[in-house]
Amino acid sequence: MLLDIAEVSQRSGLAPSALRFYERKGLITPDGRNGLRRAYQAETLSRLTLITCARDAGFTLAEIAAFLRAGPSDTVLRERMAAKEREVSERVDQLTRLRDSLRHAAVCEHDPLVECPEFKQAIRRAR
Amino acid sequence: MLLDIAEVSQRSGLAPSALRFYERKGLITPDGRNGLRRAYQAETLSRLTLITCARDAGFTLAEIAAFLRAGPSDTVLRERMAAKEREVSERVDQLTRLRDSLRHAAVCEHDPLVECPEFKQAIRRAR
DNA sequence: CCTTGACTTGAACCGCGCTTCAAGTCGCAG
DNA sequence: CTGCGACTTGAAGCGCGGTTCAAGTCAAGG
Repeated sequence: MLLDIAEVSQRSGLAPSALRFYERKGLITPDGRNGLRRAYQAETLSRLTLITCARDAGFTLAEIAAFLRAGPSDTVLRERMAAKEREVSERVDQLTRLRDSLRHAAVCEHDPLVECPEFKQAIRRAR
Repeated sequence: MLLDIAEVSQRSGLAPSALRFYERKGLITPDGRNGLRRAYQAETLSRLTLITCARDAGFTLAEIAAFLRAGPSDTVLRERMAAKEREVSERVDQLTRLRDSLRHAAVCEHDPLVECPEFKQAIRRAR
């Protein structure tokens, strides 16, 4: 039971052009063809979920492709995951501090906001 | 006491080309010129700190320019800050979930990792 | 005066992640 | 057989955030 590109597009929320683009980048492969038309395995959908998730996480498509190509027992893969985990952690901390600055900014009374000492300090912390 | 572009570049960590680029985008303005050379107020440095911080936070340069142009008592500004705060919060949550997935991935024993049920589930949660 | 070297400009180029377009090829309905 | 419409391709284009380049200008020092 293979899916055509329109169906994969609809279910994954990715444009057909994006799917072809991902194929060029080595992220996905159609299982076969009906004439010229790509036919995808259902499994491709979960692969795409993984891809969009990783992409949203700030992985580049090239990084994701490398992950997906990585063989089993790949210690390099694990190491890269761990490295990315550290990166993401740092980003979370940074964004959390920034969120706090914004939260304060939205309610503070200083006028120009840029002069608010709390805001200024928050910005410095958020760096 | 005005600073020239090399000094601002060095202290801000931004390339001169980036400073000129920001000028074209309306983010900064030199206070004057020495001949052709830009002369910046010291204040520009804190403005740049604010800019890089906001940029790191995921604001586009266009958004930042709009913020900086916003007048005092600007309720629109506050509203945009609040909106961005919500955006950033969401992103923090999402990245936090992702970080947890990666954290697990780095230590889990499944081989291909993609088959790990915990990982799969974490991905679904992270969406 | 002439060189040196840091600046100036506008325009071109880059990588990323796609989208859009023109031109061509299918399968199916009538 | 003849459309029609949904797919195919490669190439070009786009928005973002810059960098790089060639050509020009200027101030200071020898």
